[in-house]
Amino acid sequence: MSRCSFGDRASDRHLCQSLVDWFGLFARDLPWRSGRSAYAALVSEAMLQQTQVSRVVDRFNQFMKRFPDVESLAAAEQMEVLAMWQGLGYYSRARNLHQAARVIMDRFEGVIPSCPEQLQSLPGVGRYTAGAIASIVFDRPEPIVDGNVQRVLMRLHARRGEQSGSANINWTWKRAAELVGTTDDPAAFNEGLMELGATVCSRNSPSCDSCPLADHCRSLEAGMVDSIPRPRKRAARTALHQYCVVFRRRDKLLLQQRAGKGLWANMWEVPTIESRTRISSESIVDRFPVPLVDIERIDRFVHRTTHRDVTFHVYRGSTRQRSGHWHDIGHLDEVPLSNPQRRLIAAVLD
DNA sequence: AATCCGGGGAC
DNA sequence: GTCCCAGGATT
Repeated sequence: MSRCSFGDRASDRHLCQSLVDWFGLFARDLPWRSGRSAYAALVSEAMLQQTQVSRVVDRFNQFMKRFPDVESLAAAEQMEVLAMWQGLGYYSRARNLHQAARVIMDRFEGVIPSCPEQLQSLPGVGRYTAGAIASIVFDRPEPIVDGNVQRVLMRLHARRGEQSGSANINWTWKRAAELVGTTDDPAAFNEGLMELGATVCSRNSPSCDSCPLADHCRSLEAGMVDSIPRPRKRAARTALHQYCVVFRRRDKLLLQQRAGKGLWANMWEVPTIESRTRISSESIVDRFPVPLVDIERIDRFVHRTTHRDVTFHVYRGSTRQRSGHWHDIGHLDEVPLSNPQRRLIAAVLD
């Protein structure tokens, strides 16, 4: 197994030190890096899952202002937590983070644990996030592997294949563990590895001229940087149609909450029926959950997610129904709505 | 091992 | 159009 592609220990120590030194000089000034509380790390790591740093910075600051500690988050209503997450996507992260705060209060006396096993017992905290908190906050020599680390180490050792292949994933965890075990500063090493991937060893046009690890890089040596890792092929998207009717009564809109599983779970929406295929306007009226007096088509657009093309068919409607959750138009920010829901509501109200 | 879960930025 | 992003849970 251990081939010559694994550097010897002296070489590894040099590599780690080069990276730690580089990180000390070039680390970006990010909000969750000041203070270094375990709570800030937990929140930022949850937000950063599959999400780029630039999209998170403002949202992290807002979230921390509203929920400054584990206790305040644990005490919050789910609706408000989801509303703070609105637009970030992958809303199970918010539900899991909220639940994690309650577990920390109930089972860990309000103190975020430092050992990876206990961290991983928290909902939404997997191998990566547990390792990140353990190493970055508590200085433990725990490895972490995210998309950046995977790409950097594969390039460093000229590993062929896709990032997502299990052989490469296992190999990368092993190599990351080996490296973090040789450094004196696991926190700076792990963050440096991710930082390098995000800013220098980027997916498309890496800046090898300014890379602190260029002397160690097998794929640079072999001229293979651009072909590692190989792009993965993705499954085709499936179609989904949503027929959405905006009911307005004075300054209120009728809203409903989505199911607890699946797309946009537990998020809110205007009354909607879903179908895998297009359906006629007659069957819309027949199947609609709210008794319709009449409807008028306003808009239609396609919202694309990773796995679906969702066509939103947008109507304005009227009803005599008084029951249900009629929400103030001026306070829609307090309601967790997906981005396409905000878009269609705006299209009808404007 | 494969699939699902959002949304947007970069190309 | 494509790919990817400080991944995790579920099947």
